[in-house]
Amino acid sequence: MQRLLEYYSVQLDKALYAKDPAVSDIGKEILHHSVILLAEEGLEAFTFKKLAQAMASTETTIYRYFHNKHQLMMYLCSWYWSQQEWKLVFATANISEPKVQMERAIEVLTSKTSASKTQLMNEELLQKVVCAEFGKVFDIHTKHIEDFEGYFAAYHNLCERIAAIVQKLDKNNKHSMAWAQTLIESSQRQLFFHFYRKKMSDCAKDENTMKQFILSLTSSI
Amino acid sequence: MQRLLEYYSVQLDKALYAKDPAVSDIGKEILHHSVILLAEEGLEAFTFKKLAQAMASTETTIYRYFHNKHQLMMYLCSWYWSQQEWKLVFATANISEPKVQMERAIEVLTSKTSASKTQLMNEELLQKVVCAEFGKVFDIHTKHIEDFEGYFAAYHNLCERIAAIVQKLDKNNKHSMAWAQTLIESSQRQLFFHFYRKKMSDCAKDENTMKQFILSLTSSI
DNA sequence: CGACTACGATAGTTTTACTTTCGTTAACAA
DNA sequence: TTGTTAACGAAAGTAAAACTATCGTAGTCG
Repeated sequence: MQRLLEYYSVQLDKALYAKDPAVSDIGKEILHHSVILLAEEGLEAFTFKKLAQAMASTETTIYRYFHNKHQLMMYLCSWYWSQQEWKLVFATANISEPKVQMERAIEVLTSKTSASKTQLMNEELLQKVVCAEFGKVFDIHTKHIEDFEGYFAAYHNLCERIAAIVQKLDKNNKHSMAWAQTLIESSQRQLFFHFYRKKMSDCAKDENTMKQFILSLTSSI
Repeated sequence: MQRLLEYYSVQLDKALYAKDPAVSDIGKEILHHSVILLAEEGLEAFTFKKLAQAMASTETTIYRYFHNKHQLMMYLCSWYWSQQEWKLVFATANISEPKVQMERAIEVLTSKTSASKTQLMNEELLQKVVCAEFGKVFDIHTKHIEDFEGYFAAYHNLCERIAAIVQKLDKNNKHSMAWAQTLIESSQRQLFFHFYRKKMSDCAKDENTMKQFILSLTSSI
């Protein structure tokens, strides 16, 4: 599985970029340095100017790949969600028991990502960035989103995978999407506390504690 | 209870303002118009300049009450959480059965606020603003927060009330705070979908559906 | 009467988030 | 070979945001 994960390719919606960053060297540089800068400074302090300096390029060049920093942020989030989806697919493949599938799914949601140097982004940092900033992208007022569907496609796909497992556990469940959203976002929130505000929660001590808590959420399904 | 709710007073932490807006006419004007403007434009497009124009005052004056718009936003959120806490306190008073207390609590969390003209803010709009923007205030990078405790006190208090009910339902529960956070934020998220993106969820149709879903979350406690 | 407070008016600063134009290089095509 | 196009960099410019600072005035309190 570890090898497989290295070779899968993430294909993201065209709404998420101006020019596909995944197919050029400079595009990859942008992604690489974005994650680092965002992890250091946060979305608000992050600017294309700083990013350009960090990668020894220019603002103009970055604008050719992303219309604005929100789009870039959303690209990174979508990358993360796509990756989570694939991890989930592999982790639940060939498992017949829905209960076990759910356990594996929750393990994916609550596990810290380890830095794999083979990928073009530091995925350990990416996870921290997403769980620190994803709350900000659910914004109805942000003008620059024209294609809302494409913008949230990756997140939506992951939701549907989890919802399908919920559905298997309880054929009559009427709110499997809401369940999926709750499991994902509750995991994200506890990861956030784990990374940045351990004191604010009572289950953010370690991965196993978080996993047990999210698992306990599902015991009524 | 309706009368009591009109007279309770919300006292917010000093970390949430530069000069207490609740005790002067202009301060109240700021709060009143902020909610309207924020509901219309969202936090990003919201500026002190626009606010000043809307209330026929000046930027300078507003800066005397709030150091920046994030502080103002947090003031409004805290106001909302305090109010939710009081609603919860009244709704669960004199009820001995923890199960019923939880039902009442969830009713508070998932109910749409109706506009009461007696208060100094349009609370119907305030609810929409909070559920659209609260995700953005959980930010570790925002510099201008010195007193994190005071900043989140109102939210934290509400969490503790709910956690206490969880604890009554299950004396051995080790993660009552995480449960409380999940119930509150999942309610908020579904309210968000209800107001702005009904299609994105399968339980955002109406208040009752949301209530039933959140209730189903708790059935394993 | 004096002091203090609250607010308004005006102006100025720095930074952000872009946009526009133009020049260079490299690749590839005819 | 020449011509065309694409990709990037350099430089400059713009509008607005997010403050900060100074000063004047009106009312209030003792």
